[in-house]
Amino acid sequence: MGTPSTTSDAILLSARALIAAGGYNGFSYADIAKTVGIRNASIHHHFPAKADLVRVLVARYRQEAETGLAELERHVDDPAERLRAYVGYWSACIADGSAPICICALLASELPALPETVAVEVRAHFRGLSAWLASVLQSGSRQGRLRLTGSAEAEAELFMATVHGAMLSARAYGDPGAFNLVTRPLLERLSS
Amino acid sequence: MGTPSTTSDAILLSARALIAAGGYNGFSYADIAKTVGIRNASIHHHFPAKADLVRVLVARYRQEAETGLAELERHVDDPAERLRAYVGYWSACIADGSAPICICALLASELPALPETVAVEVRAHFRGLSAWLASVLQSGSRQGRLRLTGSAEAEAELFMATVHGAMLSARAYGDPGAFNLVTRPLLERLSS
DNA sequence: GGGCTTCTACCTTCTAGTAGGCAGATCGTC
DNA sequence: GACGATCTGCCTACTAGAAGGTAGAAGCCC
Repeated sequence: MGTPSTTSDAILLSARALIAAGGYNGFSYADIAKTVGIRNASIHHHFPAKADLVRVLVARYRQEAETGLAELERHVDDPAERLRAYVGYWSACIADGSAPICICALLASELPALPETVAVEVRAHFRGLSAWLASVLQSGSRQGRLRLTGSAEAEAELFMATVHGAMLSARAYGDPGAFNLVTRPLLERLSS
Repeated sequence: MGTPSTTSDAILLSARALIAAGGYNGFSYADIAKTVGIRNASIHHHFPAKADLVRVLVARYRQEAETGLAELERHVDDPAERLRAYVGYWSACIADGSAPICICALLASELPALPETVAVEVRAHFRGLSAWLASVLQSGSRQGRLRLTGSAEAEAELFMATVHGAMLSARAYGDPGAFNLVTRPLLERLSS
């Protein structure tokens, strides 16, 4: 996520930061125009409507997440370590403020108010993340490196929900440490 | 939460439902006016600004929560049962759609975009709920009815975050059962 | 020239919020 | 008990500004 190479990228990057701050209805085309340094109308050339912009944004976000998790699987073997790496990634993002919350978790909270095309993408993220976590937990259990108490799928839902809740707590308390306070015992229970 | 007795109550009730659907920026005075059956300007008579309306709304929400938890303590003795009752309350609210999500959890997600007066109330809710959970966990641990792995405070944060995350998942999946899928093992781990 | 990209200029609708008035309830006061 | 005065709740009518979005021209690169 370095310097955007195209105007379209710059728009998406700006919108992502704005959504992370205040959700779908928390930003306007004017806000983006200001930060990107273009005119309001120019955004419509790249994204006809706001729903299009956010849909593409979330789709790209999902793709990045997928790529990141695949990358993580290539570099880390131990399933327990994979979970730690995933949580550690978010811990770092929250601590340095680069991504203070998962935008899909945020958008999920206001799901009934979202355009359907965006809602579809948000739901897909939840399903995708849950499936990845389940596969990691499953293989960890098979290898005897992770101790599950329920099915891998149920444990995955529990894990994902806890991480999302930890993001909310960190934001509510204004303290990145709150995220770790919640996720550390979550990881320890599975490992020990 | 029956029929509102005053217009002011009706406004607050309508606003609560609208916030639960789309957050702080997800509703307008016009939306409230439509459902309550009054004119836009009349709302300003009761609440000068939007921030005032939502601040009062959240303050009342917190008070109701406090009252509800106190009531729960009077009727239920066993700490484990208290936790089950708390989770069960939300499970029912989500299932029947009367309160599909905790509005403070929702507002926390868009905290940076909230008026400071509202943000203060939201933070207070997190602190209050966490403190209550910690006290229940503490007494449950003392009585040997709950098995804690960390401090009561840390377990309380974990518990609260998981419940909030479960609300997000239920909303994302459009399935109230997702809330139970996450919270059941959460309760079981503490009880067994 | 053709195709992008961005611009200016504009539109419509919605936003929170204001000003002032009007009907009815509640006053103390004579 | 009649009187005005004040208060309350809601109204109509309005404002300025912001919202998302459109039309069409200008600049620019191949």
